[in-house]
Amino acid sequence: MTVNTLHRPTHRDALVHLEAAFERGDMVTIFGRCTVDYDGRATSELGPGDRLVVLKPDGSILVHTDEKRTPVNWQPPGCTHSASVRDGRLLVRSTRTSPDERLDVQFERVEQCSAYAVDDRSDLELVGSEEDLRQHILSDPDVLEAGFEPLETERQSDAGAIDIFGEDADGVAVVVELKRRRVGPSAASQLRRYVDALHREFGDDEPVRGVLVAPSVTERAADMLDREGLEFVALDPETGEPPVEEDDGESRDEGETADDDGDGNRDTDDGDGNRDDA
Amino acid sequence: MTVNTLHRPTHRDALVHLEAAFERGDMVTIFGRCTVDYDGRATSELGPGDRLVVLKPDGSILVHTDEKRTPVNWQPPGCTHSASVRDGRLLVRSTRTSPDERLDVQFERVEQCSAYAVDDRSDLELVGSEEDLRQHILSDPDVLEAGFEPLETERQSDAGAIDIFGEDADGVAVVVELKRRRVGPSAASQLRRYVDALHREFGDDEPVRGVLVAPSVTERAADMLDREGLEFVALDPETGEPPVEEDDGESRDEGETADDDGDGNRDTDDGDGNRDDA
DNA sequence: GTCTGGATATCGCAT
DNA sequence: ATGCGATGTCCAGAC
Repeated sequence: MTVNTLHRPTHRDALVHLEAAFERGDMVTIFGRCTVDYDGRATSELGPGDRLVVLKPDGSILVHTDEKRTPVNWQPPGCTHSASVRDGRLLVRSTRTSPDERLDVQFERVEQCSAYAVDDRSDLELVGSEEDLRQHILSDPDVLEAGFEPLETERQSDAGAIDIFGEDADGVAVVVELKRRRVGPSAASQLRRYVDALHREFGDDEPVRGVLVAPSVTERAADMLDREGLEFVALDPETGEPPVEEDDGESRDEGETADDDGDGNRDTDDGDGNRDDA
Repeated sequence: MTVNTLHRPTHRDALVHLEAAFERGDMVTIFGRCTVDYDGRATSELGPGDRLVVLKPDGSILVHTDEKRTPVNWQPPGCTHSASVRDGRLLVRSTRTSPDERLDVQFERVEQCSAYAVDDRSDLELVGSEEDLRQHILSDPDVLEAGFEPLETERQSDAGAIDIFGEDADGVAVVVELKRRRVGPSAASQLRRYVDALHREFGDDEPVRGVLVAPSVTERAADMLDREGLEFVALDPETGEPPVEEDDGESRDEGETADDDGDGNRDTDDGDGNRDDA
């Protein structure tokens, strides 16, 4: 873990520094006044301003302003870094093919340029993903519904892989689609695609249930599930249990008969909006 | 555009430096050996390793290893940064409410700590978005289909906003869904939701066409469009014209020989799969 | 390579 | 605030 830093270097000095860092496989940051040009899947231009540029030895590059989590420009891993001096400017270029893309950062002034030797062997351990939710259901299928029996995960269908395929207490086929967050219409559509695929596979005589599992559901999605004859079960991905309700107060006894009362499940929510297609 | 940098500072010196930088509204980078704990929408732990931490004055924080474009840990804008020294470690903490989240970065050693005064007034100009594709179609509706007449953009329906609503040469209602990239099954589902919504709105007697516009389409999505009676039109978001074809092999006679260089087509598209629900 | 779908997605806009 | 959808999404896994 060493750092090699130049302050207000000449472009030539920065260039030498950069090329040595690329050679060593260091991670690099450059801070200075620059413009940015991107051409690839789309095309963008960014006028002069102060930005922090990060170059990683895996070929990724990030251009960060002082706002937002998302870089204003970037390239993903696999690109080739290069640097040069032209017309009194330091040009840092990142290119790749397939797709053909080019990112140019032109510095009129470099305030600081650092090269970092990185040693990092630790892997991130993360809890609370959709995969965790799946494990909860597989280890205790009754949380989904009494008598539910998982038969296969990632079961292939014409419409793609089904998260959990199983059958209910009556032996009816059940498609289970899992989401770690509050779900919107797109999740309902996704479930519908899978149920449709199994109908095509099994024939229309065979009943197929579709169950969407998530901590909560938006009203529009709940309406759609109703119309399409699909079901919703509220489970928290971290605990594998029904989320803590807040208001509601009508925790009736249970029984969960056919629920048609209209509303069904509350909104609870995890405090975040829902994602969607795309 | 000034930079203030400490090399191998004591935790106490780093702390003073950080607090002054927060006060000034500077952007900050810290490089050193650290562990990271996150608890919020999910929960994660990251063991010791060398990382580059970026703190922005808008409240976002990024923890970058030497790989990937995506930070290994982060918080979005709106969080509150704080720093302290405990048990011989420098703790950098980012918290927010709604959702309740906390990110702790504990440095056992700080190799470098820099504060940047950023001046950036330029805005990114980007070409090739879905919005550009829409403008192409609105300014020349015939590229979609001869006689097509756009009537409304962002038209509201029970299922959400329809990109372009219009009618064809026969006066039949047309729902147009735009995508800047190659489309998969989720885009077909999205279009279907909108068409269904208009059927509910107009009644089943009224015909409603659904047209998906994108540079290309996957086979599974094309099959689904077929089954659902939906249509596809290939247009490039940058040019607003049909994408250059490559192979398809059966370039019959048709003219457009022109540049025959031979190859002709690769697969169009930008080399990435499609996005999807979720 | 393409296809498919998850993500602590982030972000912007409308409600 | 929540809902909803775009993104140069990125990314992993499957084929």
